[in-house]
Amino acid sequence: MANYQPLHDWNVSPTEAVALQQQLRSQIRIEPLAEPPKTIAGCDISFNKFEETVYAGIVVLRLDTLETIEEAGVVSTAPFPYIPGLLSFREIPSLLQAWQKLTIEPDVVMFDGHGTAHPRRIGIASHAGLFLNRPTFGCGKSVLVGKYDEPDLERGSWSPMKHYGEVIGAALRTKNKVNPVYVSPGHLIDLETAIALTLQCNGGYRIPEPTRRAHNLVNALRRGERDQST
DNA sequence: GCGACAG
DNA sequence: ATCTTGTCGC
Repeated sequence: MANYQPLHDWNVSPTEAVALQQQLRSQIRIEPLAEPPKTIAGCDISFNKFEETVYAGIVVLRLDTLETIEEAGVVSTAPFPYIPGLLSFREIPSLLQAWQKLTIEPDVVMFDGHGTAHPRRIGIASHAGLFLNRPTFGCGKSVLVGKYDEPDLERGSWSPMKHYGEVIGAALRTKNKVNPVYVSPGHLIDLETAIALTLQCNGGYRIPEPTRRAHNLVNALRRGERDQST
């Protein structure tokens, strides 16, 4: 069972959530990877509109072949509503439950959302990185904060996202002539490495494989097409 | 005060 | 995020 550090309670109000982010942000470390990763995990949650039940899942793949080597899913309940800037308080609790079911401890974890590309520099990828105490980064489909110049249309090109003069992430083209994805470091990794890993997880789609497979997993779970054991 | 606003 | 069919473009 993969474990994590329970740094704080998740049963908080929006105001307390912001205070926690302000308190935790100083612990985030943006730096090169300590070790070359061999495995990477993708995370996602799904739910039915107007319902409180959430389906969370994590898929672990080998970085060299992109082969799926483990999956874990859980059916839980969201303790927090979706509020821009506070996504982690809605998604991380159930993702931690799925994390506990893993037998493999992924070397790096990709999140569907942002890391430092956040108003307080602590998006879901950074926040989860502190709990998991391992490299994490975000790869979102849209912007929360920050401005950027449109990168060239070919796969691999990117341009920095800036917020109040700081580079907080990158708009990265993962496929020719399709909208970019937004990559930002979460914890224990740097932007350049997060970009390289995103490109390495290419499966021919705009969305990188870890996130894409996690998305498929949780949707299948929600539709009752599979159990949550595997 | 007004508009923006990850999933 | 979710609700949903067809349709425009490479």
